[in-house]
Amino acid sequence: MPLTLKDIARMAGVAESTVSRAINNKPGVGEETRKRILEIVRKYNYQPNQLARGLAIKETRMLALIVADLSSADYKIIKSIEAYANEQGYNCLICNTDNNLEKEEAYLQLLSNQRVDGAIIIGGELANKNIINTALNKNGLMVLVNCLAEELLIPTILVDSARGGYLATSHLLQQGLKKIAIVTGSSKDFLESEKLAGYLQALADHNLELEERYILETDGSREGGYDAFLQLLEQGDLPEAFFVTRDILAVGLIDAIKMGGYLIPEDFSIVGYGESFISSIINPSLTVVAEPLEELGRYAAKYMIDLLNGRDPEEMIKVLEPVLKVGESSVLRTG
Amino acid sequence: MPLTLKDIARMAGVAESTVSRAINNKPGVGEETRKRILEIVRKYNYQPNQLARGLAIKETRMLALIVADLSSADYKIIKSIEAYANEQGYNCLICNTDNNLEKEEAYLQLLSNQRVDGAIIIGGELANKNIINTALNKNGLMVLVNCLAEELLIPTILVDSARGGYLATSHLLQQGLKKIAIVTGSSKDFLESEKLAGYLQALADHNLELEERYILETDGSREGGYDAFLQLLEQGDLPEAFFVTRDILAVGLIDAIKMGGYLIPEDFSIVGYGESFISSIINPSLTVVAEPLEELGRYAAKYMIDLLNGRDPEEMIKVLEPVLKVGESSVLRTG
DNA sequence: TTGTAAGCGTTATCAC
DNA sequence: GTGATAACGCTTACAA
Repeated sequence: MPLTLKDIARMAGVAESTVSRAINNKPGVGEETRKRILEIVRKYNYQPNQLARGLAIKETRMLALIVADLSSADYKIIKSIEAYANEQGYNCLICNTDNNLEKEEAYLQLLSNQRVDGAIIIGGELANKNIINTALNKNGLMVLVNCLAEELLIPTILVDSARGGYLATSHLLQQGLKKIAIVTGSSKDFLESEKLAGYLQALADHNLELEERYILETDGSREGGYDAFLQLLEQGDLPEAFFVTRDILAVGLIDAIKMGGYLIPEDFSIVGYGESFISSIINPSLTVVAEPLEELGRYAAKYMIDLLNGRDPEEMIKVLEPVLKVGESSVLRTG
Repeated sequence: MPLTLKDIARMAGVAESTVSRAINNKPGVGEETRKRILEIVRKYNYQPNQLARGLAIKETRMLALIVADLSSADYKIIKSIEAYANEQGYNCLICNTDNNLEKEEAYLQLLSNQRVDGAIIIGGELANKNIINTALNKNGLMVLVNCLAEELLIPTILVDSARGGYLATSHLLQQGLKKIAIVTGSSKDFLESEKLAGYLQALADHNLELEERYILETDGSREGGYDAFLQLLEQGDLPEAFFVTRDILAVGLIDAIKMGGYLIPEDFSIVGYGESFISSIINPSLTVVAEPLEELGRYAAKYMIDLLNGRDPEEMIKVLEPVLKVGESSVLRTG
């Protein structure tokens, strides 16, 4: 079994407390003694038992990253959080809930269990408020990313999805296009409804009437995107452009468009959402609303560390701005 | 601060040990007392401190999943491992090394630190053997998935990549194609070289000569795939089919092929590797060698739990068989 | 069946 | 500057 503090102390001929002070760079150890101790520590590659340490100082230096769907593009956020957290001496436990509230609940217990010092919840629908509340009441610290808990006072980092919807739609309008359809995921999803709101606002600002039939709510899947186009085909009244609020939806929609023998952007201009690997693969390259994922993660980690250090985050709700990245799917080649 | 065992004991009017026995379903507690205790536990939603528990019983019930690249398709393996592990009462710490040996090293320290009971290493090149060794010597348990540590005796789960290469190539040969190129990643990667070996074996079994110019080693990137095709174009001697050993490579290759105005599968048949989301998006749908990722994960988790329980895994090296999934990219539509 | 007490490997509060 | 010693919250012999 591994060496303990006691072993090191015996070898160095000092008390455990002295060793503890030495390895934690605390004052109150003679230069000589410190050197001697550290030498032994190095020689035997002693590693303090973090469980015992955690028990004594009441912290685990572990963060839970609770993410709704590991397979989504959220890993960019995760990477960014991890980088900052590691820098500050924290490790991240990535918890995949599979959009399953029970699993989320189970993971939040880690917080109550004190197995992690804090939890960052990324995307997805939020678990039962009661559970969150009990976790919080036990001094569990929480930060939200791209999701909202109404009523509860939890630091939150969001990308302004309404702004994203506005940018996407305005861009299409600026191309002189007027008949713009929107293909969204579930309107129950807060972020999706925000994107729709942005779309509507852009139309309104351009004095265009809302055409109900151009608002296509789907289940957010690839098939959903495919079917959306078919539905329009049946109705017989095709738009000139599409704003698609999810990359997977875009894949399906574009499949359907190509299947119908139409060209992009000649027949339909398209703007997607999220600068994912998927959208980069699509041909022609997709114009997208890009979210500052790296920044999102950095803020989330920063806010969490602030909380852990007893500081208040600079804002309770931090809203970041998305940016339009123009690709080939929305702009007609001139000449 | 949260309730402790002591609090519960006081409330129930019994000793701490009794409470401990009660909540751990251990024998030696009267039916009455047990009920009374559990009632209180439920009422106050008491959660045992896992740090203290871990310290006492010397286990953390945490597994580290060390993965070379979070953004790859490995999350299917991860999900599968997680599912099995959770079932057995373990949580998984997902550690993303970004193909960075230093980070891998840092994460392996978690093992020596006893912050996790075991580590499952998924893909990627393996860290310095010394580090692995010290981790192992400290009773750190390890299981390898889709990577190899020569010399060291570590339980390993592999997919037979040579078999995969063989399946892919044979499939193309069976279509009557003879000039088959292979586009691979780095030959330093064990799995990549295995795929190449399978390709060569298939050619040999069909009495075809090896054409050096049809073996294209790349850096495994999208651009690598793109450039591979350009290189062949320059040489002027185009093959009839491609076996591409990575999905990202396939994306680039197909881009280049389409850019050249060629059709798939009319001009070139293509077989890819790995049933990823990417390959499902590619148009036409890609014929691929599919790996049993779910099974891979289940075995990995099972082997790890076996180790944790002091049992020997059923085999030191478990080799799983890949399967060919035929799509549209390799078969000419007849009629 | 239940309680007592020692121990897990640290840190922290005191004395000295 | 250094060393006992009591926490931290739990498990587990061993006693009763």
